[in-house]
Amino acid sequence: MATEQHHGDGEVAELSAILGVDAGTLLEPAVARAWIALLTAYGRLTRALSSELMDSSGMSLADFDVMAQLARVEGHSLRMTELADVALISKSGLTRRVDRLAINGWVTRRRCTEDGRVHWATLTPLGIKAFRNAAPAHLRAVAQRFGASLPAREMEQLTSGLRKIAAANAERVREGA
Amino acid sequence: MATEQHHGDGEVAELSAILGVDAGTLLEPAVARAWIALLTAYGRLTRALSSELMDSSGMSLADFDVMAQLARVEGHSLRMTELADVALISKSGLTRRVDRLAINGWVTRRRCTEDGRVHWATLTPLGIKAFRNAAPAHLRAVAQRFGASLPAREMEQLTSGLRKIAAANAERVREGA
DNA sequence: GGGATATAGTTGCATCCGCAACTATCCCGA
DNA sequence: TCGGGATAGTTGCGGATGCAACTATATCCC
Repeated sequence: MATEQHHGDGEVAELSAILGVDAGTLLEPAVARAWIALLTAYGRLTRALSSELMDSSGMSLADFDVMAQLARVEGHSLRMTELADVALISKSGLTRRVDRLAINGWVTRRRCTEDGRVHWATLTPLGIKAFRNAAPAHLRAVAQRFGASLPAREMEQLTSGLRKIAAANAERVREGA
Repeated sequence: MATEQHHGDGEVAELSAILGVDAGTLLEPAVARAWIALLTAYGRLTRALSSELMDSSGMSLADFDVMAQLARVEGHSLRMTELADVALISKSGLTRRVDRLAINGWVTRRRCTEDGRVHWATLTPLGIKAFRNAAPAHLRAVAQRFGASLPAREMEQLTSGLRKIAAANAERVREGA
């Protein structure tokens, strides 16, 4: 479903022939185009931004994400589960990511004294320095590759649309009509 | 940068304190919100769709993508490089993906007689059957999770915006002003 | 108090990915 | 015809992911 702009009529017909029904009845063409555009835009952006960030700071996009989440909050600390949540990765993924960040000396993990199950991940001074060093170039890259592609009005529309989609897919699967 | 809607002013201030400059000068807040919305929407959609597809058809999202690309074209065949291109994955990734699809009997790989460097990946009758079996549920899931989230007008705007972003990031890095 | 249950986090395992290096093939010019 | 260079594809390798199972801790209820 990641096709770009080459959507000839013959191809749609070909697809419908395989499916045994008109492809449009299963997924409206306009929705299909939007879905392909989402996959394409996301893929190109993350690929470019990730390699630029790695080159300039030796940090993966996921590393940056996690550190940015910690940088945002007071005390620069979050519980593991909460951090996994906001960074959009699995708990196991976060465990290992924090392992690596800890090896770099960018983050520490310490057990909560009040609830022994909980562990707090905290940005270290060294981590803050690394983040401060990496952030400007990365944020500017986002501004250039993503922000500069659209005028303000369209950017707002994009945000609005994407938020509705995210909201409709929050949490668990819901029974559709 | 994947934060959801909880963007308290205190958090922005906290971030600016770390960066040593107002975060807004590096990345406009409106752009930051859009970027976060994109990451969130993409993450939730692909996670949900991928697990649904795996459950219903034992096929990964990437498998489906590749097979859909082959299904779309006449002869149900594409050259490896071209297929990697439209499926948005690396050449090495495609090599191994086609390996797996071939093990399932869904795709064959055959050397081009005219140019020995070229290999054609072709959907087999069994692969067509598997795709026909998997597609309706998946396309309906896309329609429901993605399509049903937005009215037609906004879907068009979304497509337009995403395409501009994709176009601005086509191919190689370009020198920004 | 003590065991059933729930929650937080980690680990085993299988999988998947991309980059860089490598092989195979083709093409072009001398 | 031969050698250099371009192109297509594969493989070695290191790294990252998620799910399910597991450990550790807390809580609830009798």
